[in-house]
Amino acid sequence: MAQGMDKASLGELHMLVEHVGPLHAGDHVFRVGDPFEAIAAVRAGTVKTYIIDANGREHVLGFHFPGEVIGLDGIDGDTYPCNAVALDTVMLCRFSFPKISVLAGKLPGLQQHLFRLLSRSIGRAALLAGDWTADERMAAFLIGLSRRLEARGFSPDRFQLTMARTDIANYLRLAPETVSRVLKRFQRDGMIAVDRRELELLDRVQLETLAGPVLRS
Amino acid sequence: MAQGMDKASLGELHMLVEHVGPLHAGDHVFRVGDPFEAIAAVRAGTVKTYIIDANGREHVLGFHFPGEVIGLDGIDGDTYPCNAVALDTVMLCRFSFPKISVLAGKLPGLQQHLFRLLSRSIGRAALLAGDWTADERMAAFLIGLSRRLEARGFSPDRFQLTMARTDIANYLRLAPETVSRVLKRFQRDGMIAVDRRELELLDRVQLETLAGPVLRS
DNA sequence: CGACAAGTTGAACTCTGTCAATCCGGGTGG
DNA sequence: CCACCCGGATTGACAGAGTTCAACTTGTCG
Repeated sequence: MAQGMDKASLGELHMLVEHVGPLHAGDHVFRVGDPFEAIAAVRAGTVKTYIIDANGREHVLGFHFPGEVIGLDGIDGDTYPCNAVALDTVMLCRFSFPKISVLAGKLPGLQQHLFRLLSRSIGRAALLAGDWTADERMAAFLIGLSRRLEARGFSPDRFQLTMARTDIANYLRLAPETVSRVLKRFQRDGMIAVDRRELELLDRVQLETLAGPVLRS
Repeated sequence: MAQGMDKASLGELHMLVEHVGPLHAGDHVFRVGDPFEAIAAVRAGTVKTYIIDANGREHVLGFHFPGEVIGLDGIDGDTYPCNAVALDTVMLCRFSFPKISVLAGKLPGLQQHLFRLLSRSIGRAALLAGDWTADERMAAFLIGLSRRLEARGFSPDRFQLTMARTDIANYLRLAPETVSRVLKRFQRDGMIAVDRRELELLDRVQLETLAGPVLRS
């Protein structure tokens, strides 16, 4: 959140930051319909955002790692349009939106930053939008995770799948069975090693080739 | 673009608006890699946004009608991330982004408006994101067009499909053949009357029922 | 009138979802 | 400490929606 901001901005930001946590697996950060007051940056752990449609089916919207911001889609409206739940032990920072919005008027740097943050989110849906095959989706998902974790200082080649298989399936719009089969095939072909939630990327080149069209779209 | 803004804001806006057009079918508004300088509001006609992926395949991102804004996804970066092409005769207004951004710092109303505009775009991908059937996608597409056109003062029941079948197919992530078959079936079932690019919605209720889960997601 | 692009139609195939059975690991209680 | 259970995960068989490929039709424009 703070990268690219000058010291003065950071000083002012301090006053409107509220540290929250720890939350535990299953705890909600916010729910659909809660009054929108703040956006939040994940400091530790994984947050899943999702909605329940009219038929009672869950739709996973995304997974959010340390350094990433949740709640942006609430800006257009006075309540949150989705639920956010902790998948493991989560720490976060809440930024009061009314306050940060006023401050943005005074600090062009912050305004710019918020604009960019919002704009970036618009392009995010590529993975879900295309008519990609199950293999392409899964490869893109893994590479995406890897890159985001690496950008946050974690190992890009070895990490935990903090979310359940059913969550991955739901997010990628695949059946859980398909997720199983694809992961198994990826392992058979030497591209990954997976054991329960533990994942290792063995052939990043081939994965990126598969994921290529999805990520560069 | 202007709704909800006071008179003073409008006066200041005037100075940074540039009227562009007419563009003709096939003319580009901007292309991938063009320096990002401005967002634009469509005043007349239809604009298609799309990208070409690494394999040279086109992906249609959206269709934009009078009153709608294009170029928002360029804010994060110094070049446009997609192409925008006129599908028929198009008129538009360009808003210099650096200028509007500075102005937004002085006018909280405008800033708020931009935030909302951006935020709203984030949720737009629903039609493409879900694993909907071809029928649901097409129904949602038609109802979506109808509603947007109605909001802009056009007839909601009778309108032109200004885009080619292949564009619709590409946008909905279906094969062109599937688009043909679905439209034909919709017509056989009395839900629409379609002749070339001319479309009439005959049974809005049934279409909305079909589209329901997609639109309410 | 003829040629080309866009659209439509038909038939075969393929990927993925569905359903059902089975496996596995972690937690529980005896 | 070990047998038992339960939910998530895996595996297999099958069916169906949609793609693909190819042929054909229609409309448009020179």
